[in-house]
Amino acid sequence: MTQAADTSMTQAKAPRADAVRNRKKILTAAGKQITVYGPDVGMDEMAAAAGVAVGTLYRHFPTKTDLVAAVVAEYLARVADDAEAALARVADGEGRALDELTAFLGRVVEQSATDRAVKAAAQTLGAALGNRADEDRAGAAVAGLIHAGQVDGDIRTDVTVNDIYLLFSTAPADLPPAARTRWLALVTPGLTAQSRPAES
Amino acid sequence: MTQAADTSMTQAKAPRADAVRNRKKILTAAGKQITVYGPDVGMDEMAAAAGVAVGTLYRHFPTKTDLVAAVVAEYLARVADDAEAALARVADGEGRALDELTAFLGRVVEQSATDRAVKAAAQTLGAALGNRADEDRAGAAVAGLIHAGQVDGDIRTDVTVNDIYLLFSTAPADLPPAARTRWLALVTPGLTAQSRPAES
DNA sequence: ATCTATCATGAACCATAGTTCACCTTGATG
DNA sequence: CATCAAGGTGAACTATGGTTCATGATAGAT
Repeated sequence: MTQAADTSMTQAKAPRADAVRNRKKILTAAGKQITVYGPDVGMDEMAAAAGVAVGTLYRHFPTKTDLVAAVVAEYLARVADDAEAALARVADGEGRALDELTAFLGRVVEQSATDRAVKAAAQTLGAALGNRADEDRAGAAVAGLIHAGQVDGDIRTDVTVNDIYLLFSTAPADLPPAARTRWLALVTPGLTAQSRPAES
Repeated sequence: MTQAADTSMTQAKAPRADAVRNRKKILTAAGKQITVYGPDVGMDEMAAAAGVAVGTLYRHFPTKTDLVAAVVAEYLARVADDAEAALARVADGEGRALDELTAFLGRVVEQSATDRAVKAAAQTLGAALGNRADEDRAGAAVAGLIHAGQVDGDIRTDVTVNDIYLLFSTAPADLPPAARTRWLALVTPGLTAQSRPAES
């Protein structure tokens, strides 16, 4: 009753030092494993990679789904940061919105190639992500980029954030770099503003 | 030694009538199951749907992979037919190449939505498809469409069959119809011939 | 230094899903 | 219609992989 350290009544005691350390190790290792072998890697694999026993994984994450979700969450956070940075650059007049958006898309495609699995995992998990905050951050930033591009007259006026999501979700993750570059080249024209070819 | 019915020495006797019937039932049912639930449906499920026992599946297909491959093969054959029909139409002057190609893409996207799983399965299976013939047929037909469209001046001159494959392989299968339509609208501009927007 | 709640360990457990096989059924042949 | 090999059946086997839990170790407080 004389404990003074907790922020609220429902707060647990402070976690032990090595627990924190392990949690981090697990998250990193799991991320790496998932990146390379896909979200179907066994818990044993990930545990081994992290240098701990399976039981430890379960101490930190009640279920495999939760672990993967945590990894995805980290990934999402990075993406959100990236998007916000791009938007900030545009706001500072350091880059044209369309270019930034394209570059951003490129980076994501790049990454989701590396993190092929994170993508698959994200789809598998679907709604069960828990922290929708980062998703919203990313969405808002992209919306900002789109709007700026439309003001510039570079981006089609009917393009929305959902379109970007749509494209995202179909980005080729497991194809060689050349293919991904080509894909981006094929897809971007759909975003840019220009007159349609003469009808019939 | 007095058997006369076989075409070659390594030919097996003729299959029994009900065997043929069952094979067809299995293929149909498996197709339907996979279409609805994805390639992860259990063998039991598919067997039940076909109205036979698991063992029967294994009599016809040595392994689950083979069964799924057979389903995929059927799907591929349909796609090939479709592509060739489209090409024929263009050759007869009944349709413009770009339009036919777009419509074809639309149909495939439409189907691979229905057959969401077939797609997933195809990727999972990768090379182990066995009958590459249909793949070639489809490829040739699409190549024909592309070329015709380029002659018309409707399709970008640098577009190749591989680009179509690339787009295909990223088609959104599990999204609602509206999203798929939108996707097609976003993607097609990348194929059409028109001047790029002014640089900087 | 001692003590204990937190944490880590990993062999064992269990559920799922592909696969097998000993035993029946049945279509075709004479 | 008698025969029998091809075909069908489904309970049982097996491999895989997520999950648990009794036991041992350790950080941190006294």
